[in-house]
Amino acid sequence: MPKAAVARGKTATKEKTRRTKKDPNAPKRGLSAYMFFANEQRENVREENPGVSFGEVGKILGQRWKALSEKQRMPYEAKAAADKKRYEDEKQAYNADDGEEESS
DNA sequence: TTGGTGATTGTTGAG
DNA sequence: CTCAACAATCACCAA
Repeated sequence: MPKAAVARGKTATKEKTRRTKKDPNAPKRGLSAYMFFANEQRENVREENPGVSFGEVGKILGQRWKALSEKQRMPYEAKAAADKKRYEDEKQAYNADDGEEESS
């Protein structure tokens, strides 16, 4: 069981935020439920928390995120899953060798 | 087959 | 531009 990193991981992001790139096509996986949720809440949260700098909003968003009921996250998770599918396409083309190399 | 790793994603806000 | 908490993810590759 991956705990070390998965345990909570380095949410602190202290090492490096932008992972490097090693793949030629670098298929960027899909987004995450949080991303979709944040997209909507960010407005609402910031609306109820006027003047709250990212620091607050960030935490508020996070605490709200879980505050929702699993079903409430449904749309977000759904989007996350949908976006993931999108990534499947990239990775698919990524390993696809067809010979379609654009010009060159 | 299984494990764990890394890479990524988006918000705001600012120097 | 990049970072920073906040959260999820989960496909990828190897032995």
